[in-house]
Amino acid sequence: MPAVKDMDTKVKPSWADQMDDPMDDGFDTLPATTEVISGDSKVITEYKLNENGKKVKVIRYYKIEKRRVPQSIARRKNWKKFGMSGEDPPGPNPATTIISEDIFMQFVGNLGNDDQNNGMDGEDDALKKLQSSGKGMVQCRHCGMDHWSLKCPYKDKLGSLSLNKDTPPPEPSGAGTQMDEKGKPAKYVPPNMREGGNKRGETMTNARNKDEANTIRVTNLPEEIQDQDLKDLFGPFGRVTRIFLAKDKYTGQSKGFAFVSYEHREEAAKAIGSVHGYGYANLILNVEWAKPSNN
DNA sequence: GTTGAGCGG
Repeated sequence: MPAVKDMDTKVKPSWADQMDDPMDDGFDTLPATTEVISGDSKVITEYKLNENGKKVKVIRYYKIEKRRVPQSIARRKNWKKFGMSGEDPPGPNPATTIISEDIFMQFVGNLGNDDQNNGMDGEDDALKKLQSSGKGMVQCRHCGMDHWSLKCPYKDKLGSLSLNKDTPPPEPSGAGTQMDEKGKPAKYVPPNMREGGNKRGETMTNARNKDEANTIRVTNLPEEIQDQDLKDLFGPFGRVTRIFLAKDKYTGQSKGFAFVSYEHREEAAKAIGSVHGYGYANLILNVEWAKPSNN
């Protein structure tokens, strides 16, 4: 059909047209699309072939719509940039920033918070609480201080746990109130604190503290040494209650030091006196009192 | 020169 043929000739680009095209670099590829964001506007520059087969540059300007965003999120705009983006101007830098779709996280187990907001608006409050507490993340359930409940120095002195936040934590010094004398149902009292109960709980913790006190550290051990070798080496000085040979958790490679605990401190002292400086497998052993491991 | 693993919250 003549009409179609006519159209065809019209649409086909001529050689001359292509040669004259100032944007033609002689290759088939078009320059990449760029996207520049500055302030609240975005400029997208795109190169493509138009219906005449000519390369055209398309520049599109967008005004970035200001969306209503929670205040706590909006405030992040003022956060100081850091790392590779430390010197970047405001706005995302495509070299270091990937803009993806929204990712929603579900927070489980945060007590006392309504789960309606996904922790979004409350996060500043939580952060503030953390900072203003001025303490570490742990709080003792016995005395409210800055250590784990298990490590509480008063845990044997104090009676039941005071989980009630309204009652202030008992005074560490004057903490003799194990029994409540009033008529109301008595609070739970641990067995070791009950009248007439044996003090097994107490002796347990005493044993723990003693263990720390009666522990020696052995360094400069040959890497091949085994638990059994240590037992043989330190057994003669008294009853050994624990041997810890430090090894790499994953490779099992010995780290060359160990801890040995004795039932009695004198035994540990004897071991130090006897084994310190002792030659063992062409190494001179170092034996000293161990420092408590945590804090 | 070298000071530990584990439990929780």
